[in-house]
Amino acid sequence: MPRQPGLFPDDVPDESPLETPWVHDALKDHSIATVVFAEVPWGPFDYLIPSELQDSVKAGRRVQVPLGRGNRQVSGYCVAVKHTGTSQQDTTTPHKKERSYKLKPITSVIDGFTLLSAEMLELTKWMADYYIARHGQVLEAAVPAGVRSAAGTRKVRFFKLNKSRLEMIQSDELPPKQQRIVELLRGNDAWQTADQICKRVHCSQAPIQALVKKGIVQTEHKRVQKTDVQQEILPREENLQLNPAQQQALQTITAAIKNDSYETVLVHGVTGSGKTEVYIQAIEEVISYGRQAIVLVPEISLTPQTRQRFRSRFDKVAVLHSHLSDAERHWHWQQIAQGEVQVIVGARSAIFAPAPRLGLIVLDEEHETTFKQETVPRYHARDVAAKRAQLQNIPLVLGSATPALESWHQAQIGNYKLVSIPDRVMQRPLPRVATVDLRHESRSKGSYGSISRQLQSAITETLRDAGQVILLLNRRGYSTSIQCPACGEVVQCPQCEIALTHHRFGIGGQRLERALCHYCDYQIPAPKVCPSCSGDSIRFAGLGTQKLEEEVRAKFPDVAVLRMDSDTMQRPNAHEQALDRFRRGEVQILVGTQMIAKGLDFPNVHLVGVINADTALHFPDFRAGERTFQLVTQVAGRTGRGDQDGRVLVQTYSPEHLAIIAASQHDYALFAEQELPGREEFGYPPYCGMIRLIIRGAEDAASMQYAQHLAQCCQAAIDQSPSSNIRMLGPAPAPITKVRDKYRYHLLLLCDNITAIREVIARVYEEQKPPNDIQWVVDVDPQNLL
DNA sequence: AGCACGCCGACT
DNA sequence: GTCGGCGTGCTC
Repeated sequence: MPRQPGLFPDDVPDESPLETPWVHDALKDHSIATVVFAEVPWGPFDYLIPSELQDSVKAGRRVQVPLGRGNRQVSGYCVAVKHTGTSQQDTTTPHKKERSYKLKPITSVIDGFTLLSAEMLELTKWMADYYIARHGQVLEAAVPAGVRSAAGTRKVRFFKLNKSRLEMIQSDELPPKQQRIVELLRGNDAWQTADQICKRVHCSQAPIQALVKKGIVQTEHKRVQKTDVQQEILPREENLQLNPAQQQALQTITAAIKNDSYETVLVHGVTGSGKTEVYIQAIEEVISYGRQAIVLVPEISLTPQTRQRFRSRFDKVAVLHSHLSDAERHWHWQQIAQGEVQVIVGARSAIFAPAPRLGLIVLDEEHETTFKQETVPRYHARDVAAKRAQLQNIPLVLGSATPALESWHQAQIGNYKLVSIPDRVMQRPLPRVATVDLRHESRSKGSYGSISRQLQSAITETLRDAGQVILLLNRRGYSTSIQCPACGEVVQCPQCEIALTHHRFGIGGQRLERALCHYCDYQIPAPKVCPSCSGDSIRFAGLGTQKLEEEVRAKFPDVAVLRMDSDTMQRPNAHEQALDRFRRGEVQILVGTQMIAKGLDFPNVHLVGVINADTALHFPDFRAGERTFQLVTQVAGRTGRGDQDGRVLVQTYSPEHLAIIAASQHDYALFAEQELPGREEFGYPPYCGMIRLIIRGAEDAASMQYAQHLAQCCQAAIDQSPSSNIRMLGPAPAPITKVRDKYRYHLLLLCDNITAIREVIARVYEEQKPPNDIQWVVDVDPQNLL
């Protein structure tokens, strides 16, 4: 759609001389701004608002302020403005009537528009408290860098006639060029650029400058878009007919929308049950009231298909995916803030979209762990979404075929409303799932490699019927470990102390064998002899997707095979191209890691093979079973999406494990019923809140000592806490003991009263500054204990 | 993070 | 007596 160059308001004064500050009579006819920073003196600090900035300083904008003895200029976020005339604030803090220091004045305002609404300020403040982070850190995560730097725009000077000044002057006495400029501007009251004026009058910038100097022409700086962002338009597609279960789900959501109050609806719909269509029709309802919707999806689902699906159903959609440039991100953000966008589709951070009249939040595949941010602030988009929905009195829709047990539990105790879509669209059956017991398989004769005879014949049959096959192996690389049988040495990463994975690169003749670390960027040529004892019988054991691909090619030589993992999907469009080839049927067998397990919808996939369902089953993480259940259920859902039935073969060493049994019966309720009592018994989430402290340091002994010290501090704080049923586990070495040359220790705190733990940790966090080469971070509601 | 203050030792 | 080491603490 053709768009005019965006004009962003910008009232930044060019210079604001720092006139003898902090000698103002504090609090006399000046308003006060509370400012927080994104780096170390975090604030909040109070500043005076000089009268000339009275109108432009607003909560939610950034300001430039003097800080410290040297008054170095620092930018910070203004989070509140107190007007001293109407001092409601003083009634809440009656004792603080006099300060021991004088306030400094704000130097200038950075933003010409408000970055964060009052609601977003409240939301980010809540996050800071809940996740034990600084408000400034949260704000920095909530406002994209491209918005902060105003990427894709530049400042342009605009000119306009100053009529009152002109009247005081004999305009016919002006030099000819200047006269003509005055003529031009007299006929057009809009702001004009120097370029426009010069072209029309055939002059240089000099006469304009002369007029500015005389005060006849006024100037103003505005930000303009450097280049237009082109949005492709797609043909509109019509609504699909909903089946009764989908209708029921839609009605529950629309009822919540009409209620005008916060409510969370958990849509439990099996794979292929048409949840997205339900969301889309609910969003249409919201849009019909002139409001906006945010749709959060895992990054992996933000494929071109998802983008197209939403773009073909709504007029104004902003799809925030990871390949956007800063400038594009900024442009979308402005469009959203101006209410020009109806639907925002994006990953985790799209929860901060500045939609002015938000009416609905949808979080699809709500069980996905990618909704948890793994850097400070370590927020979970699901919980932030719930808080935002609550603050704005709007419904939140969570959707999944395999809800997180946390969400399921919330539904069970009545905090969320549960709707189920138990069947697939068009009455398609769920695929038949059979398990292959690898314990018997490996001993039976005639089988070799990682593909069992059952799976091999299933593949052969599927290919004969012109169907396509997906093979899941959640491990990339060639071999997963490199070991010397003579001395037992396993080749490890020197920085991370985990086994290096053997990778083979290159096509055809040129073969490159490397050993790489999956946690950091360490890599070496694959060793030919043992680095420890120089033995020459070094073994590459364990199976990765590269080796699997090779095996598949060897067993099915005439079949097109494609591997999708993060090694082959490096190039920007690789993902899209690979899926296109598979869709067009150029590829019969798709081999890959979990990136092929989710969201793909290809009707011709008749068979899914899980090469080893146990890869994550025995991780030292209380959610290992849940993860395995989710992965197997999700990948099983990739088949049977067309006219023909699908089938799934799950190879496992643990066919009797609950996660495998429940997944092969498509029985979420069974899994939840069996898994939850164990969680309750051991006092794990969802029955307890959990906070994890991660201690990292370059020196093992010092890190361990500091971890112990922190544990003592926590224990002391627990002892003083009124709610003292807080349990502490550790300190212990983290399951991944070393990453990037840093040793890792962790400490778990559990309590049925999450607020109690938070208060304890918040106190320790305030008081315990780590020594120089040790860091520690707080992870509230950790999703990953490795 | 900066930057000053401050409390000890070596110097014109 | 002063110059300067960097340990400690504060920044509205």
